[in-house]
Amino acid sequence: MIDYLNGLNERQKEAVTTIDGALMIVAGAGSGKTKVLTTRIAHLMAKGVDAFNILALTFTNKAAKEMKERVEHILGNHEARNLYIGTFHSVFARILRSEATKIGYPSNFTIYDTDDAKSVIKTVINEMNLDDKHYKPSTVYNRISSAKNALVNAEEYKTDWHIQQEDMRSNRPAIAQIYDSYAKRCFKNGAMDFDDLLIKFYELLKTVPESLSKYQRRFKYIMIDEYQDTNPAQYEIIKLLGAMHENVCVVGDDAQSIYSFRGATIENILQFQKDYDNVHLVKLEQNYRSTKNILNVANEVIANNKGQIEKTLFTDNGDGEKIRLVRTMTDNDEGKFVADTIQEQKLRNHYRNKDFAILYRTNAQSRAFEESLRRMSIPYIIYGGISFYQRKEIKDFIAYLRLIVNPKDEEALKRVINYPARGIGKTTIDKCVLYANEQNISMWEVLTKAQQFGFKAGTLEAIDQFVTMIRSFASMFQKNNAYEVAVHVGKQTNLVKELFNDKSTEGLQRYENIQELLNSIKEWVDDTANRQQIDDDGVMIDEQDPFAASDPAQKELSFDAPASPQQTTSNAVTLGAYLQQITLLTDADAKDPDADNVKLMTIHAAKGLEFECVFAAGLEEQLFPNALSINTREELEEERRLFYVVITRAKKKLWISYANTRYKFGQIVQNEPSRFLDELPEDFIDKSYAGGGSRNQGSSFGSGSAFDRLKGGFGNKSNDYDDVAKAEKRYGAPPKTASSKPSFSITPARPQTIEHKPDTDFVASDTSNLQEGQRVEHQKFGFGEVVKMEGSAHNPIATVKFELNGEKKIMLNYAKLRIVS
DNA sequence: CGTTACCAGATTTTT
DNA sequence: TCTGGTAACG
Repeated sequence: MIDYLNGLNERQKEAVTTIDGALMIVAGAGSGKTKVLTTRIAHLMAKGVDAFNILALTFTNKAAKEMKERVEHILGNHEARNLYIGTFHSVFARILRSEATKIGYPSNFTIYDTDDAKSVIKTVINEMNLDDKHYKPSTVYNRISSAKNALVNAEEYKTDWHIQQEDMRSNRPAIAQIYDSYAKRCFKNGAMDFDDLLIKFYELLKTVPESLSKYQRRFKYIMIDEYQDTNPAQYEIIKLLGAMHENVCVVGDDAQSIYSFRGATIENILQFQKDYDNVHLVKLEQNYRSTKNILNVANEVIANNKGQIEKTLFTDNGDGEKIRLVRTMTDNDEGKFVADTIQEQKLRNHYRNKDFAILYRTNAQSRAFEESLRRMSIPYIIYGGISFYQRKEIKDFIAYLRLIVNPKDEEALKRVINYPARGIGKTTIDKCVLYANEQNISMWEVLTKAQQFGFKAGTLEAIDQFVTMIRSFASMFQKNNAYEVAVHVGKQTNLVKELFNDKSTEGLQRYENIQELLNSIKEWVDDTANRQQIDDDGVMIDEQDPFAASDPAQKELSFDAPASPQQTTSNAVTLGAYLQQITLLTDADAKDPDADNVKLMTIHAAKGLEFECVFAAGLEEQLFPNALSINTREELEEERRLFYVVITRAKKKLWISYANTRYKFGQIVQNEPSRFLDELPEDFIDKSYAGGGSRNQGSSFGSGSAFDRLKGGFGNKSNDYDDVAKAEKRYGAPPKTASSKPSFSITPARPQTIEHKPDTDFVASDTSNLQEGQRVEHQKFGFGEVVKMEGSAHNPIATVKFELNGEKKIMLNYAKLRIVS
């Protein structure tokens, strides 16, 4: 074992070796927080605490994984794998999987991501005959989400005078009702949204004493990272869990609290000291990350906030360079400046791509940087935006798997029932939902009993085929693993083939994505199989085997396929576990942080990370501080903390940039420089690129001199065709912009229909036996020849080559054709 | 029922 | 600029 206490400073040592009782570690930016946390866990284990008794809650899955590895490294054995480490959401989801039936949920409950949740809300709103323009699903979702994070249930929401006043004021009195219906609908679907993972777990602890004492006894030591970003629900859960042993250690920095929009509250830090006896407080104030200049600027900026926990960050690092303030004409110039500067720094100081991060307030700002980096052939990767599992094709495919696991999952069902098109359209789906509501059964059940509901024969047949297909997937799942089933699903549904046949760039991409999904499922299956072996050796922990206990809810879950319930459940459970895991995965978890590329992300996403060189971009009024967050002192202070967070991400060099104008919805808007720029202490700032002052005045980058100066040495070097081609291969072609289009537009002349006048006695023929080669007349398009027949028997499509109007696809069920010969 | 073409509305941050 | 929802048409 490594002598882990070596190399810790006195404060850090104190934090690590204080193991009993409540401990609060106030850890300034770059003060070695992660090191302290991991060492503390290792210390606990070295002192004989069983890994099974340690719970550590982190902010990201990535952080959890990293901590596990570091503990393993310190101890030099594999005990760390038994630790309970993860995000609040993933740890609770895992526990809930085994306990869900105790609060009435199926063990294989689905986790709804934000899209699913909004879609359910929208359904509910429409069913209540409310206007979804006024009750916008995303607004309502946010409102419900905040309520949940404050542990306010639908009942309390309805009766809380203050909340009702707010809703009245915004003229949305029905939100309480929507909340109620939404919660009921999720329950009926056997689904939990992100917030439910917290509040349902809380409910479990509150209402099921055995579960409470089970987990209280288990988690003898609890540690919470990023404590400043916890919300009341999380706070209460920890309070319950820690009540028996009171060995709760929280680590946080009030200056980095940036998630209040998600219900986080710094109050939790103050409350902590009230709720626990003799809270031991340790402050980590020595910064090991940044230069003196960077730290001085950060300290000065954050000092503008009032009411913080007293602390002074200091460092033994050198002064470093001054922070550079950069002003450009447009957002594109800002992009160009950053790309140029990266190129220059790489050449001059031998930096690698991965030493750079471009950080911004909103995801939309990434565009300009992408373009400029691509043009310079600098490899980059964007964090955030839509994650892999949010892509449409992936979600559609996964919906099949979701449906196999949990047939009550209405969102999944609606996604796949007519994808790919199989003749079950909107009208039919609406009817199904209606019947389901009337009879208070699931939509899936309506489908299985479709004969009872009087659908048209054709529709009935389509439904029947669909039901049979899904059932066959489910029964196949008893003998085969998730990967085999997934491949089978892809084949049976024709999804893979369809994408394969789509030869457009996007189609190709989608096809590759599906392949990647299948690979990841395979990887996961293999991985799980391995773990199973370990588990069989007796290391298995009970949460991973929820079906050891008998389970009454299981029956309604399973399909009426026969045989081996053991197999079914355990397979379904593992697939359920996989599905849960991927909905909780963020973009960042999937990407390799060590890859040699420039990182682009929002400041929120950069929390906890550090880089040699940082570009803090878009320091403009309206944008940063954001226009939506300047209405109260609290909001503004949070924006300032965000600014503090960006600054403190940098180890060696920091650029702060802003543009005079930038594109918004394709329109140019002008912004003033950010008010935060006025708070930068002159002494540590190099303003030579900012035109002399921080406010709009003098010359600036992009308008002339500074840009030219900079360009002189190293400008267009790598811009030759090959590199661009290479880059495009790697990153895809650059998005089309106004500038890349020819200035004259070649709008293809819209193929105009040449009028054809049919005879007054034009009679449509029976086209059910139409053959290729036959000559036909169309009312509008005139005479032509059938060149191709396709489509299904239900929906035959003829391609007709018209003499006057070229090839048209004619749907025989609707269009009228006269057979000439 | 399915496809397409057009128009409106959206951008704060995320598990 | 991009996306999703809808209307109109085949």
